[in-house]
Amino acid sequence: MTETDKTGKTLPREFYLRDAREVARALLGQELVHEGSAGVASGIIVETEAYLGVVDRASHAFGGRMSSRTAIMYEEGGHAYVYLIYGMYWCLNITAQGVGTPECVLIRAIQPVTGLDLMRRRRHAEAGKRLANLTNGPGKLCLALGIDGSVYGEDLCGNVLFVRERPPSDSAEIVVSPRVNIDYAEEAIHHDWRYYFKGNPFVSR
DNA sequence: GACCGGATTGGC
DNA sequence: CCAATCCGGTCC
Repeated sequence: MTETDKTGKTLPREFYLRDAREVARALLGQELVHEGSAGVASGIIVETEAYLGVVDRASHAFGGRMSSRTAIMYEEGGHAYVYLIYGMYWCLNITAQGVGTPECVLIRAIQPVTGLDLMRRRRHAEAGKRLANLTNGPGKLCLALGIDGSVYGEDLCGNVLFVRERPPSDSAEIVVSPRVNIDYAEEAIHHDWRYYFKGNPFVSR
């Protein structure tokens, strides 16, 4: 490893201070890590979606909506925006852009790396079950990583929840497509703001 | 204060 | 295909 090689380092603040679409793309292939009280669990990010704040009808911050839930999106990028969906699953977003620009990236799927047993226990998954089923969805990966409302607002530049830089893959091809399950979002339905690795078995659905 | 519906998942 | 399950958003 050379002095200029940042591989293995935690992604710095400036990584997140730009357009959520760029962040969503650049997060693919990086390692999401959660060091909880029960232990460490991590995985390679293989699927993301960008939410473009006030102008994006699919975003919780559309039209400048401000609440205790969306507040963290208005802070500096690189923080965890975690929310409960359907009353039972948590979703993890990483905020982007600077103060006052409420963009974020939904982490939709990861490929398990560290803490396989811990993740299986949290998901109540049998060892023989298909590994890909462990973390191939936003609700599933939060359960596996032990991410819930208590992580809301966590600084990704800290040592509890962060993203570790990995060497770029020369073979991974990125596919863009419309985002999943936003039928209510009218004109925003058709934006290709979902990103994933082509053919990767850990991508959702 | 009431009501509606969801950035999901797993079971039938 | 559809229920689970609770909270934010909206409107009264």
